[in-house]
Amino acid sequence: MKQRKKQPAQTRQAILDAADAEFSLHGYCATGIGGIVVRAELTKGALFHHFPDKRALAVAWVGERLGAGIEQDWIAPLEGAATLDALRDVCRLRCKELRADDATSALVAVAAETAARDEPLAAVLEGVFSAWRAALTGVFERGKVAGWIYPAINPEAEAMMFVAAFAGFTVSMKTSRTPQARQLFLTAFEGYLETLRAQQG
Amino acid sequence: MKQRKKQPAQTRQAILDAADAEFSLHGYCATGIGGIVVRAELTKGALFHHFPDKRALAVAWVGERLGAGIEQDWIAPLEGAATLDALRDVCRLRCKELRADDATSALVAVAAETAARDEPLAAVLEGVFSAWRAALTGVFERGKVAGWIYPAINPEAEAMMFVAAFAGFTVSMKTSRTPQARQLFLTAFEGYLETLRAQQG
DNA sequence: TTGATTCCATACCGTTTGGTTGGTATGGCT
DNA sequence: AGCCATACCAACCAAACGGTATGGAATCAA
Repeated sequence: MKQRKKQPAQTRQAILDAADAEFSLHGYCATGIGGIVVRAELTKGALFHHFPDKRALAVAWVGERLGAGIEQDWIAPLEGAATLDALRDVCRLRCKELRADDATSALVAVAAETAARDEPLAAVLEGVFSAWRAALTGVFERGKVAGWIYPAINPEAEAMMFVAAFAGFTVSMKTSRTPQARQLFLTAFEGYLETLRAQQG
Repeated sequence: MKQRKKQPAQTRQAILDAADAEFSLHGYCATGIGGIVVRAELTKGALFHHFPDKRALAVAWVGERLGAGIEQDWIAPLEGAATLDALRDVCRLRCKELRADDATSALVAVAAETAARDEPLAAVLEGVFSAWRAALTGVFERGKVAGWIYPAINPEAEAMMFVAAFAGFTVSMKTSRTPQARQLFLTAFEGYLETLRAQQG
Protein backbone atom coordinates (compact mmCIF):
# COMPACT_ATOMS: atom_id res chain seq x y z
CA MET A 1 0.00 0.00 0.00
CA LYS A 2 1.99 2.89 -1.34
CA GLN A 3 1.01 6.39 -0.24
CA ARG A 4 2.38 9.84 0.34
CA LYS A 5 4.56 10.40 3.32
CA LYS A 6 1.78 12.42 4.76
CA GLN A 7 -1.82 12.64 3.71
CA PRO A 8 -2.97 16.26 3.99
CA ALA A 9 -6.11 15.06 5.70
CA GLN A 10 -3.89 13.56 8.38
CA THR A 11 -2.46 16.98 9.18
CA ARG A 12 -5.92 18.47 9.31
CA GLN A 13 -6.99 15.78 11.73
CA ALA A 14 -3.88 16.33 13.82
CA ILE A 15 -4.75 20.02 14.07
CA LEU A 16 -8.31 19.17 15.06
CA ASP A 17 -6.98 16.70 17.61
CA ALA A 18 -4.85 19.39 19.20
CA ALA A 19 -7.60 21.98 18.93
CA ASP A 20 -9.99 19.55 20.58
CA ALA A 21 -7.67 19.10 23.53
CA GLU A 22 -6.88 22.78 23.90
CA PHE A 23 -10.40 24.11 23.42
CA SER A 24 -11.83 21.47 25.75
CA LEU A 25 -9.26 22.41 28.35
CA HIS A 26 -9.23 26.20 28.15
CA GLY A 27 -12.32 27.24 26.25
CA TYR A 28 -12.36 29.26 23.06
CA CYS A 29 -10.88 32.63 23.98
CA ALA A 30 -8.24 31.41 26.38
CA THR A 31 -6.91 28.94 23.83
CA GLY A 32 -4.08 30.31 21.71
CA ILE A 33 -3.14 29.29 18.21
CA GLY A 34 0.37 28.83 19.54
CA GLY A 35 -0.72 26.22 22.04
CA ILE A 36 -2.54 24.27 19.39
CA VAL A 37 0.36 24.12 16.95
CA VAL A 38 2.79 23.16 19.70
CA ARG A 39 0.53 20.32 20.79
CA ALA A 40 0.09 19.22 17.19
CA GLU A 41 3.86 19.48 16.64
CA LEU A 42 3.24 21.70 13.66
CA THR A 43 3.55 25.38 12.78
CA LYS A 44 1.17 28.24 12.30
CA GLY A 45 1.76 27.99 8.58
CA ALA A 46 0.26 24.52 8.55
CA LEU A 47 -2.71 25.57 10.63
CA PHE A 48 -3.57 28.62 8.60
CA HIS A 49 -3.17 26.61 5.44
CA HIS A 50 -6.04 24.37 6.50
CA PHE A 51 -8.19 26.96 8.31
CA PRO A 52 -8.60 30.62 7.40
CA ASP A 53 -8.68 31.83 10.98
CA LYS A 54 -9.23 30.82 14.58
CA ARG A 55 -12.98 31.10 14.38
CA ALA A 56 -13.18 28.78 11.38
CA LEU A 57 -11.07 26.26 13.25
CA ALA A 58 -13.47 26.44 16.17
CA VAL A 59 -16.44 26.01 13.86
CA ALA A 60 -14.86 22.91 12.37
CA TRP A 61 -14.04 21.62 15.82
CA VAL A 62 -17.59 22.03 17.06
CA GLY A 63 -19.16 20.61 13.95
CA GLU A 64 -16.86 17.64 13.47
CA ARG A 65 -15.50 16.72 16.88
CA LEU A 66 -18.14 17.87 19.33
CA GLY A 67 -20.83 16.76 16.93
CA ALA A 68 -19.25 13.33 16.75
CA GLY A 69 -18.87 13.25 20.52
CA ILE A 70 -22.55 13.96 21.12
CA GLU A 71 -23.44 11.45 18.44
CA GLN A 72 -21.34 8.80 20.14
CA ASP A 73 -22.25 9.63 23.73
CA TRP A 74 -25.95 10.38 23.37
CA ILE A 75 -27.46 9.75 19.97
CA ALA A 76 -26.17 6.28 19.17
CA PRO A 77 -26.84 4.83 22.66
CA LEU A 78 -30.32 6.31 22.64
CA GLU A 79 -31.17 4.83 19.28
CA GLY A 80 -31.68 1.41 20.81
CA ALA A 81 -33.41 2.57 23.96
CA ALA A 82 -36.77 0.80 24.10
CA THR A 83 -37.53 1.13 27.79
CA LEU A 84 -37.31 3.88 30.37
CA ASP A 85 -34.78 1.77 32.23
CA ALA A 86 -32.52 1.79 29.20
CA LEU A 87 -32.79 5.56 28.98
CA ARG A 88 -31.99 5.81 32.66
CA ASP A 89 -28.92 3.61 32.24
CA VAL A 90 -27.56 5.84 29.51
CA CYS A 91 -28.04 8.85 31.76
CA ARG A 92 -26.32 7.10 34.65
CA LEU A 93 -23.36 6.25 32.49
CA ARG A 94 -23.04 9.75 31.03
CA CYS A 95 -23.38 11.26 34.47
CA LYS A 96 -20.82 8.99 36.05
CA GLU A 97 -18.27 9.28 33.27
CA LEU A 98 -18.65 13.00 32.79
CA ARG A 99 -15.34 14.83 32.89
CA ALA A 100 -14.54 18.51 32.50
CA ASP A 101 -13.09 17.88 29.04
CA ASP A 102 -15.94 15.69 27.85
CA ALA A 103 -17.57 16.52 24.56
CA THR A 104 -20.74 17.35 26.43
CA SER A 105 -18.97 19.63 28.87
CA ALA A 106 -16.96 21.32 26.15
CA LEU A 107 -20.05 21.86 24.06
CA VAL A 108 -21.84 23.59 26.90
CA ALA A 109 -18.78 25.59 27.91
CA VAL A 110 -18.03 26.97 24.47
CA ALA A 111 -21.71 27.67 23.87
CA ALA A 112 -21.98 29.62 27.10
CA GLU A 113 -18.80 31.52 26.24
CA THR A 114 -19.34 32.42 22.61
CA ALA A 115 -22.86 31.76 21.38
CA ALA A 116 -24.20 35.14 22.47
CA ARG A 117 -21.80 37.16 20.34
CA ASP A 118 -20.53 34.93 17.52
CA GLU A 119 -23.24 34.05 15.06
CA PRO A 120 -21.48 31.45 12.88
CA LEU A 121 -20.26 29.69 15.98
CA ALA A 122 -23.74 29.88 17.49
CA ALA A 123 -25.17 28.33 14.34
CA VAL A 124 -22.97 25.26 14.41
CA LEU A 125 -23.41 24.92 18.16
CA GLU A 126 -27.15 25.03 17.73
CA GLY A 127 -26.81 22.28 15.14
CA VAL A 128 -25.16 19.97 17.64
CA PHE A 129 -27.59 20.86 20.40
CA SER A 130 -30.59 20.31 18.18
CA ALA A 131 -29.27 16.92 17.08
CA TRP A 132 -28.94 16.01 20.74
CA ARG A 133 -32.47 17.20 21.45
CA ALA A 134 -33.81 15.48 18.35
CA ALA A 135 -32.47 12.15 19.57
CA LEU A 136 -34.32 12.60 22.83
CA THR A 137 -37.45 13.81 21.12
CA GLY A 138 -37.35 10.61 19.11
CA VAL A 139 -36.97 8.50 22.22
CA PHE A 140 -39.92 10.15 23.90
CA GLU A 141 -42.09 9.84 20.81
CA ARG A 142 -41.24 6.18 20.39
CA GLY A 143 -41.82 5.63 24.07
CA LYS A 144 -45.25 7.17 23.86
CA VAL A 145 -46.16 4.93 20.94
CA ALA A 146 -44.75 1.87 22.66
CA GLY A 147 -46.50 2.80 25.86
CA TRP A 148 -43.58 3.26 28.24
CA ILE A 149 -43.64 7.05 28.27
CA TYR A 150 -46.45 8.99 29.93
CA PRO A 151 -48.79 10.00 27.10
CA ALA A 152 -49.26 13.63 28.17
CA ILE A 153 -45.55 14.33 27.71
CA ASN A 154 -44.61 16.85 25.05
CA PRO A 155 -41.55 15.20 23.47
CA GLU A 156 -39.94 18.36 22.14
CA ALA A 157 -40.42 20.29 25.34
CA GLU A 158 -39.19 17.38 27.42
CA ALA A 159 -36.08 17.06 25.26
CA MET A 160 -35.41 20.74 25.80
CA MET A 161 -35.72 20.31 29.54
CA PHE A 162 -33.57 17.17 29.55
CA VAL A 163 -30.73 18.78 27.63
CA ALA A 164 -30.91 21.95 29.69
CA ALA A 165 -30.73 19.98 32.92
CA PHE A 166 -27.75 17.98 31.78
CA ALA A 167 -26.02 21.02 30.33
CA GLY A 168 -26.43 22.85 33.61
CA PHE A 169 -25.11 19.83 35.39
CA THR A 170 -21.85 19.99 33.44
CA VAL A 171 -21.42 23.57 34.64
CA SER A 172 -22.23 22.68 38.23
CA MET A 173 -19.60 19.97 38.11
CA LYS A 174 -16.96 22.55 37.32
CA THR A 175 -17.72 24.86 40.23
CA SER A 176 -18.28 22.31 42.97
CA ARG A 177 -15.68 19.66 42.42
CA THR A 178 -16.99 17.64 45.35
CA PRO A 179 -18.24 14.18 44.40
CA GLN A 180 -21.48 14.79 46.30
CA ALA A 181 -22.74 17.17 43.64
CA ARG A 182 -22.65 14.41 41.06
CA GLN A 183 -24.62 12.02 43.22
CA LEU A 184 -27.08 14.69 44.25
CA PHE A 185 -27.85 15.58 40.69
CA LEU A 186 -28.19 11.98 39.63
CA THR A 187 -30.65 11.34 42.44
CA ALA A 188 -32.96 14.13 41.37
CA PHE A 189 -32.45 13.44 37.69
CA GLU A 190 -33.48 9.82 38.06
CA GLY A 191 -36.50 11.01 39.99
CA TYR A 192 -37.30 13.33 37.13
CA LEU A 193 -36.97 10.49 34.62
CA GLU A 194 -39.41 8.42 36.67
CA THR A 195 -42.03 11.11 36.23
CA LEU A 196 -41.87 10.45 32.50
CA ARG A 197 -42.80 6.80 32.96
CA ALA A 198 -46.22 5.67 31.85
CA GLN A 199 -48.47 4.79 34.75
CA GLN A 200 -49.16 1.11 35.24
CA GLY A 201 -52.54 -0.59 34.61
CA MET B 1 -23.73 67.70 53.85
CA LYS B 2 -20.09 68.28 53.10
CA GLN B 3 -18.14 65.51 51.46
CA ARG B 4 -15.22 64.92 49.21
CA LYS B 5 -15.58 65.67 45.55
CA LYS B 6 -15.57 61.98 45.01
CA GLN B 7 -15.99 59.19 47.48
CA PRO B 8 -13.45 56.47 46.69
CA ALA B 9 -16.21 53.92 47.12
CA GLN B 10 -18.07 55.63 44.30
CA THR B 11 -15.19 55.04 41.92
CA ARG B 12 -15.00 51.44 42.99
CA GLN B 13 -18.69 51.04 42.28
CA ALA B 14 -18.29 52.74 38.91
CA ILE B 15 -15.58 50.26 38.01
CA LEU B 16 -17.78 47.38 39.10
CA ASP B 17 -20.64 48.84 37.08
CA ALA B 18 -18.51 48.90 33.97
CA ALA B 19 -17.01 45.49 34.71
CA ASP B 20 -20.51 44.11 35.18
CA ALA B 21 -21.58 45.35 31.77
CA GLU B 22 -18.43 44.18 29.99
CA PHE B 23 -18.13 40.78 31.65
CA SER B 24 -21.83 40.12 31.16
CA LEU B 25 -21.51 41.03 27.51
CA HIS B 26 -18.23 39.35 26.53
CA GLY B 27 -17.38 36.89 29.26
CA TYR B 28 -14.22 36.91 31.33
CA CYS B 29 -11.40 36.29 28.89
CA ALA B 30 -12.75 38.33 26.00
CA THR B 31 -13.24 41.36 28.23
CA GLY B 32 -10.29 43.74 28.26
CA ILE B 33 -9.24 46.07 31.03
CA GLY B 34 -9.23 48.82 28.44
CA GLY B 35 -12.87 48.35 27.62
CA ILE B 36 -13.81 48.50 31.27
CA VAL B 37 -12.00 51.76 32.01
CA VAL B 38 -13.37 53.38 28.86
CA ARG B 39 -16.92 52.45 29.83
CA ALA B 40 -16.33 53.69 33.37
CA GLU B 41 -14.77 56.90 31.99
CA LEU B 42 -11.73 56.27 34.12
CA THR B 43 -8.16 55.12 33.62
CA LYS B 44 -6.15 52.02 34.33
CA GLY B 45 -4.54 53.82 37.22
CA ALA B 46 -7.89 54.06 38.97
CA LEU B 47 -8.75 50.45 38.27
CA PHE B 48 -5.48 49.00 39.46
CA HIS B 49 -5.62 51.20 42.51
CA HIS B 50 -8.81 49.46 43.63
CA PHE B 51 -8.08 45.96 42.35
CA PRO B 52 -4.70 44.23 42.20
CA ASP B 53 -5.39 42.50 38.90
CA LYS B 54 -8.05 41.40 36.46
CA ARG B 55 -8.83 38.19 38.30
CA ALA B 56 -9.43 40.01 41.57
CA LEU B 57 -11.80 42.36 39.77
CA ALA B 58 -13.70 39.38 38.42
CA VAL B 59 -13.86 37.81 41.85
CA ALA B 60 -15.29 41.02 43.28
CA TRP B 61 -17.76 41.25 40.40
CA VAL B 62 -19.00 37.71 40.93
CA GLY B 63 -19.21 38.00 44.67
CA GLU B 64 -20.79 41.43 44.87
CA ARG B 65 -22.76 41.97 41.69
CA LEU B 66 -23.71 38.49 40.55
CA GLY B 67 -24.30 37.50 44.14
CA ALA B 68 -26.62 40.46 44.57
CA GLY B 69 -28.33 39.67 41.29
CA ILE B 70 -29.08 36.11 42.31
CA GLU B 71 -30.19 37.34 45.70
CA GLN B 72 -32.58 39.80 44.11
CA ASP B 73 -33.84 37.57 41.32
CA TRP B 74 -34.12 34.25 43.13
CA ILE B 75 -33.49 34.29 46.83
CA ALA B 76 -35.64 37.22 47.97
CA PRO B 77 -38.68 36.30 45.84
CA LEU B 78 -38.44 32.71 47.02
CA GLU B 79 -38.34 33.71 50.65
CA GLY B 80 -42.05 34.41 50.67
CA ALA B 81 -43.07 31.48 48.51
CA ALA B 82 -45.58 29.46 50.51
CA THR B 83 -47.27 27.55 47.71
CA LEU B 84 -46.14 25.69 44.65
CA ASP B 85 -48.04 28.19 42.55
CA ALA B 86 -45.93 30.99 43.99
CA LEU B 87 -42.76 29.08 43.15
CA ARG B 88 -44.06 28.50 39.65
CA ASP B 89 -44.80 32.21 39.22
CA VAL B 90 -41.26 33.14 40.17
CA CYS B 91 -39.94 30.67 37.61
CA ARG B 92 -42.26 32.03 34.93
CA LEU B 93 -41.09 35.54 35.59
CA ARG B 94 -37.40 34.62 35.58
CA CYS B 95 -37.85 32.60 32.43
CA LYS B 96 -39.75 35.32 30.61
CA GLU B 97 -37.44 38.14 31.63
CA LEU B 98 -34.23 36.24 31.08
CA ARG B 99 -31.77 38.12 28.88
CA ALA B 100 -28.29 37.19 27.71
CA ASP B 101 -26.75 39.73 30.11
CA ASP B 102 -28.85 38.75 33.10
CA ALA B 103 -27.10 38.01 36.35
CA THR B 104 -28.21 34.40 36.04
CA SER B 105 -26.94 34.09 32.48
CA ALA B 106 -23.66 35.81 33.29
CA LEU B 107 -23.15 33.61 36.32
CA VAL B 108 -23.55 30.46 34.27
CA ALA B 109 -21.46 31.79 31.40
CA VAL B 110 -18.49 32.83 33.49
CA ALA B 111 -18.70 29.62 35.51
CA ALA B 112 -18.64 27.51 32.36
CA GLU B 113 -15.73 29.52 31.03
CA THR B 114 -13.45 29.78 34.03
CA ALA B 115 -14.46 27.51 36.89
CA ALA B 116 -12.53 24.52 35.59
CA ARG B 117 -9.14 26.24 35.63
CA ASP B 118 -9.33 29.19 38.04
CA GLU B 119 -9.68 28.08 41.64
CA PRO B 120 -10.34 31.39 43.41
CA LEU B 121 -12.89 32.28 40.78
CA ALA B 122 -14.45 28.85 41.08
CA ALA B 123 -14.69 29.32 44.84
CA VAL B 124 -16.65 32.56 44.69
CA LEU B 125 -18.80 31.20 41.88
CA GLU B 126 -19.60 28.17 43.96
CA GLY B 127 -20.60 30.51 46.77
CA VAL B 128 -23.21 32.20 44.61
CA PHE B 129 -24.46 28.93 43.20
CA SER B 130 -24.76 27.36 46.61
CA ALA B 131 -26.69 30.36 47.94
CA TRP B 132 -29.07 29.94 45.02
CA ARG B 133 -29.43 26.23 45.72
CA ALA B 134 -29.81 26.86 49.45
CA ALA B 135 -32.76 29.15 48.82
CA LEU B 136 -34.45 26.41 46.84
CA THR B 137 -33.56 23.77 49.38
CA GLY B 138 -35.26 25.93 51.97
CA VAL B 139 -38.36 26.29 49.83
CA PHE B 140 -38.63 22.56 49.36
CA GLU B 141 -38.07 21.85 53.01
CA ARG B 142 -40.68 24.38 54.06
CA GLY B 143 -43.03 23.02 51.44
CA LYS B 144 -42.66 19.53 52.79
CA VAL B 145 -43.42 20.69 56.32
CA ALA B 146 -46.36 22.77 55.15
CA GLY B 147 -47.61 19.90 53.06
CA TRP B 148 -47.50 21.40 49.55
CA ILE B 149 -44.38 19.57 48.40
CA TYR B 150 -44.34 15.84 47.77
CA PRO B 151 -42.86 14.29 50.92
CA ALA B 152 -40.48 11.88 49.18
CA ILE B 153 -38.61 14.77 47.59
CA ASN B 154 -34.97 15.21 48.57
CA PRO B 155 -34.70 19.00 48.95
CA GLU B 156 -30.98 19.27 48.32
CA ALA B 157 -31.02 17.00 45.31
CA GLU B 158 -34.06 18.75 43.89
CA ALA B 159 -32.41 22.14 44.31
CA MET B 160 -29.39 20.82 42.43
CA MET B 161 -31.61 19.64 39.61
CA PHE B 162 -33.59 22.87 39.55
CA VAL B 163 -30.53 25.08 39.31
CA ALA B 164 -28.91 22.83 36.72
CA ALA B 165 -32.01 22.92 34.56
CA PHE B 166 -32.27 26.66 34.72
CA ALA B 167 -28.56 27.13 34.17
CA GLY B 168 -28.69 24.94 31.10
CA PHE B 169 -31.66 26.92 29.92
CA THR B 170 -29.65 30.13 29.95
CA VAL B 171 -27.12 28.46 27.67
CA SER B 172 -29.79 27.12 25.35
CA MET B 173 -31.23 30.61 25.03
CA LYS B 174 -27.92 31.86 23.65
CA THR B 175 -27.59 29.26 20.93
CA SER B 176 -31.16 29.15 19.67
CA ARG B 177 -32.36 32.71 19.73
CA THR B 178 -35.81 31.65 18.52
CA PRO B 179 -38.61 32.51 20.95
CA GLN B 180 -39.96 28.96 20.70
CA ALA B 181 -37.08 27.62 22.77
CA ARG B 182 -38.12 29.76 25.70
CA GLN B 183 -41.72 28.58 25.57
CA LEU B 184 -40.69 24.98 25.05
CA PHE B 185 -38.49 25.00 28.10
CA LEU B 186 -41.09 26.70 30.23
CA THR B 187 -43.66 24.10 29.25
CA ALA B 188 -41.53 21.21 30.40
CA PHE B 189 -40.21 23.07 33.41
CA GLU B 190 -43.70 23.77 34.69
CA GLY B 191 -44.50 20.13 34.13
CA TYR B 192 -41.45 19.26 36.19
CA LEU B 193 -42.54 21.59 38.97
CA GLU B 194 -45.94 19.91 39.05
CA THR B 195 -44.26 16.61 39.82
CA LEU B 196 -43.01 18.18 43.05
CA ARG B 197 -46.53 18.95 44.21
CA ALA B 198 -47.94 16.96 47.10
CA GLN B 199 -50.69 14.59 46.02
CA GLN B 200 -54.19 15.55 47.05
CA GLY B 201 -56.35 13.54 49.46
C1' DT C 1 0.85 74.78 58.28
C1' DT C 2 3.02 70.71 57.61
C1' DG C 3 3.72 65.80 56.48
C1' DA C 4 1.85 61.76 55.23
C1' DT C 5 -1.43 59.22 52.70
C1' DT C 6 -5.08 58.26 49.64
C1' DC C 7 -6.65 58.51 45.08
C1' DC C 8 -6.26 58.72 40.34
C1' DA C 9 -4.24 60.25 35.56
C1' DT C 10 -0.48 59.98 32.04
C1' DA C 11 2.70 57.59 29.94
C1' DC C 12 4.94 53.63 29.23
C1' DC C 13 6.65 48.50 29.08
C1' DG C 14 7.28 43.62 28.01
C1' DT C 15 4.65 39.92 26.38
C1' DT C 16 1.49 37.58 23.77
C1' DT C 17 -1.93 37.53 20.40
C1' DG C 18 -3.93 36.18 15.80
C1' DG C 19 -2.35 36.43 11.44
C1' DT C 20 1.09 37.18 7.20
C1' DT C 21 4.99 36.69 4.22
C1' DG C 22 8.39 34.53 1.40
C1' DG C 23 10.17 30.59 0.36
C1' DT C 24 10.98 25.42 0.04
C1' DA C 25 10.13 20.55 -0.30
C1' DT C 26 7.04 17.12 -1.98
C1' DG C 27 4.64 14.36 -5.16
C1' DG C 28 1.31 13.94 -9.11
C1' DC C 29 0.81 14.83 -14.01
C1' DT C 30 2.12 15.29 -18.87
C1' DA D 1 12.45 15.23 -17.56
C1' DG D 2 9.96 19.33 -16.66
C1' DC D 3 6.21 21.66 -14.56
C1' DC D 4 3.00 23.03 -11.21
C1' DA D 5 -0.12 22.93 -7.41
C1' DT D 6 -0.28 21.47 -2.82
C1' DA D 7 1.52 21.34 1.79
C1' DC D 8 4.24 23.04 4.99
C1' DC D 9 7.91 25.83 7.68
C1' DA D 10 10.63 29.70 9.82
C1' DA D 11 10.57 34.31 10.55
C1' DC D 12 8.21 38.15 11.08
C1' DC D 13 4.48 41.87 12.20
C1' DA D 14 1.22 45.25 14.01
C1' DA D 15 -1.99 45.45 17.55
C1' DA D 16 -3.76 44.58 21.86
C1' DC D 17 -3.08 42.68 26.15
C1' DG D 18 -2.44 43.01 31.37
C1' DG D 19 0.20 45.49 34.26
C1' DT D 20 3.70 49.25 36.11
C1' DA D 21 6.13 53.63 37.13
C1' DT D 22 5.74 58.13 38.12
C1' DG D 23 3.81 62.32 39.41
C1' DG D 24 0.41 65.35 41.02
C1' DA D 25 -3.91 66.77 43.24
C1' DA D 26 -6.82 66.11 47.04
C1' DT D 27 -7.57 64.88 51.72
C1' DC D 28 -6.62 63.81 56.52
C1' DA D 29 -3.92 63.77 61.01
C1' DA D 30 -0.93 66.67 63.69
